[in-house]
Amino acid sequence: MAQRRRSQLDVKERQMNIVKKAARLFFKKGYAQTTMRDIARATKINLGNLYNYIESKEDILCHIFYMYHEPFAEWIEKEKIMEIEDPRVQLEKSVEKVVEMINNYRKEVLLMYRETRVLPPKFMKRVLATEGSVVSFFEGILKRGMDQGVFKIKDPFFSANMLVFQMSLYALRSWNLKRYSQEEIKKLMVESIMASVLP
Amino acid sequence: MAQRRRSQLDVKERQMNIVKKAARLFFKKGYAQTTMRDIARATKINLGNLYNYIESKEDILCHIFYMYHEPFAEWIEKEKIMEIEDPRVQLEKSVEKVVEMINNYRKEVLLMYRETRVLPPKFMKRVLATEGSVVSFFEGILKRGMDQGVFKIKDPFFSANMLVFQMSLYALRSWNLKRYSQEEIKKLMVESIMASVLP
Amino acid sequence: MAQRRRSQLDVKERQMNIVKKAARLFFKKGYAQTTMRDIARATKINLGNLYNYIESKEDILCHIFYMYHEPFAEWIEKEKIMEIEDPRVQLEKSVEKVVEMINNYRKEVLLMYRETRVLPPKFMKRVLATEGSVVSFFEGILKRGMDQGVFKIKDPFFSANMLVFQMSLYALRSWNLKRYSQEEIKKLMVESIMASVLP
Amino acid sequence: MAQRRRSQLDVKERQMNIVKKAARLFFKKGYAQTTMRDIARATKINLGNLYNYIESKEDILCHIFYMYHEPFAEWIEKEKIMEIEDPRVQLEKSVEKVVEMINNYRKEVLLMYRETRVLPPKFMKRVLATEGSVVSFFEGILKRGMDQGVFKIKDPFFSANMLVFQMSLYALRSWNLKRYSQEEIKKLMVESIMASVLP
DNA sequence: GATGAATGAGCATTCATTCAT
DNA sequence: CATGAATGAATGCTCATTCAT
Repeated sequence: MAQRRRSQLDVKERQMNIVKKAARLFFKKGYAQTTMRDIARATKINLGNLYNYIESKEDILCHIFYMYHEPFAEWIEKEKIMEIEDPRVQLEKSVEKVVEMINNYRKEVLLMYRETRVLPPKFMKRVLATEGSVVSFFEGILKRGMDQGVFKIKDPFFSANMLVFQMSLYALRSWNLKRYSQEEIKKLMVESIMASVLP
Repeated sequence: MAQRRRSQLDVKERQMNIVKKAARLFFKKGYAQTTMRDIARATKINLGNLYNYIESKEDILCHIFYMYHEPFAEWIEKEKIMEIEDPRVQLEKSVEKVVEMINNYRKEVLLMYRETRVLPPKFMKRVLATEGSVVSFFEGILKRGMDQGVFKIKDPFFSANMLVFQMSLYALRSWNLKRYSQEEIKKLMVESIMASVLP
Repeated sequence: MAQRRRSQLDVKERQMNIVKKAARLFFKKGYAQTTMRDIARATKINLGNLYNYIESKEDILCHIFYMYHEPFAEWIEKEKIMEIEDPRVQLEKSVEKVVEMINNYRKEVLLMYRETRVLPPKFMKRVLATEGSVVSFFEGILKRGMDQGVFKIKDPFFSANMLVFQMSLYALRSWNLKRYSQEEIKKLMVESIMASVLP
Repeated sequence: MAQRRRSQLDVKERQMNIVKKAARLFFKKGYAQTTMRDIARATKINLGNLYNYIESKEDILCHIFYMYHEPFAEWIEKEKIMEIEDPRVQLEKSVEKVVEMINNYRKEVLLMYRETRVLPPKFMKRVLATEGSVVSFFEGILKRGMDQGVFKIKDPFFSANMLVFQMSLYALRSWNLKRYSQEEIKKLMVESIMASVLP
């Protein structure tokens, strides 16, 4: 049984390894331009053997998105952000957290922007739904802030969209932001976003 | 010679036609998922004949980026924006113009985000350079505004990056913004961006 | 237009050529054991080019069955056999004709027995339906002969099945019948079948 | 030593099990479409372990044919049919027995018709030889009946071939004979065959 | 310039078989 | 004997590009 448990862990571990290495390749060369042979080479797992750990190339892409969306969706569920009274504190903490997560999952976010259309329809819908729910989450905070008069915005839905989009700045345009450290980025991002909603 | 000139015009015209039709296909299905046969079918130009007008599939992609970057670069050059005295007016007019252009070239902008990595390195550098020059253009305006005390921002380079990025919101996330007309988007975008730099 | 007509003929001709060569290979080695590369080699058509003439490997198999079933189904429709008064003459002529056809399409018949299960469901149903209609055709003759008292059989449906089956003897067991010419086979077959229904 | 004997029995038992389960799969899906993994799953024997009991996939097919041909060949050897005086009784008993056997080994007979060509040449020759000996066995009976004037046939070798072939009707065309029980089939078959040789 | 057949390298995936444990 | 991961050759099929007409 120890054997078995170890073996199962190995399987998960190797899956993770494949998915991460593949993510790096998809990020560098694009999904279509990356071949299963590339992935076999990168993971040093025999091409045929690869298929003992993943189901298909598409499956790998789904796993990548899942790896990024899972903690994201979880965070929205579990975080006690909803209990915070002051919308400004609530927003700032949320933005900080999400920016942090996006910066950590930079590659996955970029992939999401680039390759969502390759996903099987069901999975794609789930991805877009999660994305939409993030927007809704921020829309709620903005609305409450508007009602309390602490935020000055015209259209909370538009602002929420913009706000969520802004947070992926570093993921999509890091090539022009190399002069900043991740910490600096985070600080600038939070300030910039907060400034745009405060009166 | 009349013959020749007409013939050359035809060549340009057909090139344009190919590039435009291909752009639509790349946008809809992705670059890798679009075949040269698809393009031949869409343009009603025989597959073999296609190669009398373009050099390769990659070449088409370069042309698409060129088509979008050309007027962009030209606008930066030619516009008399630089002569405007008040940085606020200068910024607002620029933002309005660029948002308008991005909305018009929505598909191309999305393609750029998705498929830049397929471009040959030389071309890619040129694209990124133009992109960088747009950021610099706005950075200049922001700096002048800061010096005059009409803008309240911390880091003009970061803000310029964010600002340029924000302007592509509609191109990249139109799927979640269907409730707005293009005009509404433009208005909201300009307001939102101006609000974030004014004190 | 002459060009075009010639070209279309060529396409049909080559299709036929591919299907016939493939039939030979399927017959010799079996469907699954024959590769598209084998077929390319046998037809001297480049592997990729092959797919300009046929849709898939399965498609070839369908064409083979079609080539055999088409004249078969046509014969049942068009032949004036139905107008013959005497059931004995009617049966004898029919058996002679069908035996002849089966001997001509020996390979296709053998393939049908071997590889029907590989066909796409729709096509398979059509094949089995035609097969069933041949049995029905002979069942009708046998019934009429029974009513007139010229045939002595117990169960016309069973006899029709047996009779149709017997006719494929040469196709399925030619390896043990090499001592006979096709003409001899035909004669023996007709005699044997007629003998088994006459009183 | 007791150990060893038991162990050897187990080996034979498991071999049998593998071969029978595989036969069922080959029959249902075809030889080429059945994978060793399918067989491992069906037998609940680990894929690698399978190879401790059989040599190869082809080897399994040989065993199946052997399992069917063995009792067949044995029957011909051992049965006291040869001692029966009246060729009509001799033929009727033989036909009844063989029809019974073929109905019992329906699947194997069908497999034989479908997949003989996959067998290694040596094995295939043996299969065809046994098949031939069955024909010879019946040819002998027919000849004696002809000499005694109790059978009325033209060519005993051809008739023997036809007769043996007829007996596999149910194995090869059961899909069109579902309305009959096995017992009915046997009766109809014997009657039909006897009728075709009696004057 | 126009045509569409031809080329051949390349792709994701499968699977019988082997082998270290 | 048992396990299941590993191997690597094949397979059906695609597609950018070329070329003879």
